[in-house]
Amino acid sequence: MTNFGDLIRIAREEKGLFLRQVAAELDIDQAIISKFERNERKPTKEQVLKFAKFYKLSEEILLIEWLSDKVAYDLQDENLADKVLKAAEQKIKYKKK
Amino acid sequence: MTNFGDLIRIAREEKGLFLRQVAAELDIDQAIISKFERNERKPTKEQVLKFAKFYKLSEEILLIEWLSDKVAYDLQDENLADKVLKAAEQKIKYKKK
DNA sequence: TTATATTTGACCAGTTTTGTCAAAACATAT
DNA sequence: ATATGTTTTGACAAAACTGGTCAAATATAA
Repeated sequence: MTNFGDLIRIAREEKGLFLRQVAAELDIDQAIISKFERNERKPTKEQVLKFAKFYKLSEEILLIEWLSDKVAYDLQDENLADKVLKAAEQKIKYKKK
Repeated sequence: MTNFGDLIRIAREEKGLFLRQVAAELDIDQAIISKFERNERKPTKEQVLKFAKFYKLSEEILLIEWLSDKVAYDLQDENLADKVLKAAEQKIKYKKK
């Protein structure tokens, strides 16, 4: 199962870059990026878009990973997760109209 | 579309209780309960369970409303909501095993 | 060892959330 | 209009959570 951290770590390694370099480019502390890569901290939406641009990854894919990590995290202790997701889906559909 | 606030407002009205009375029973400020009923504030999980017990409502139903309100709120501005929910579902399934 | 890269943890600042309270608004009756 | 009772609103403070900074600790390799 993929997650946000894996995606940006793999992208960095494929480009052979050090955290220090990415940190300088994106103006984000390297300790924080290290934590993003290990899913220890969640980036802001703005940071997600920075990574997408810098690594030339799909914004959509990265945003989906990021948001679904968040939702899964919120529901991790809930055995009701399935029902919650179905209910949330209905609510979102309803709001759209 | 139901939501948490509606459920507890209806339950209270069916029992013919005033906010003041529920507030005293549950030890929650009546202004806050008023805001819960109008979905202006989100209760804590502990408070959700208090309401379920007091109004004799299903804990499961109330928790599902509460959590799905939260998820829907987090995704409200995202046109990726459908894909995010599907991805989150996979992640939760994966974690279970 | 030294040098380089990553991870960890303590700390701070800013934001968000939660609770408290009193006043304002609303309703209903006299 | 006044009086009484209920709900809503908004200002404020306390508590909890987030995000950033930095240096020390750890790991890896030469």
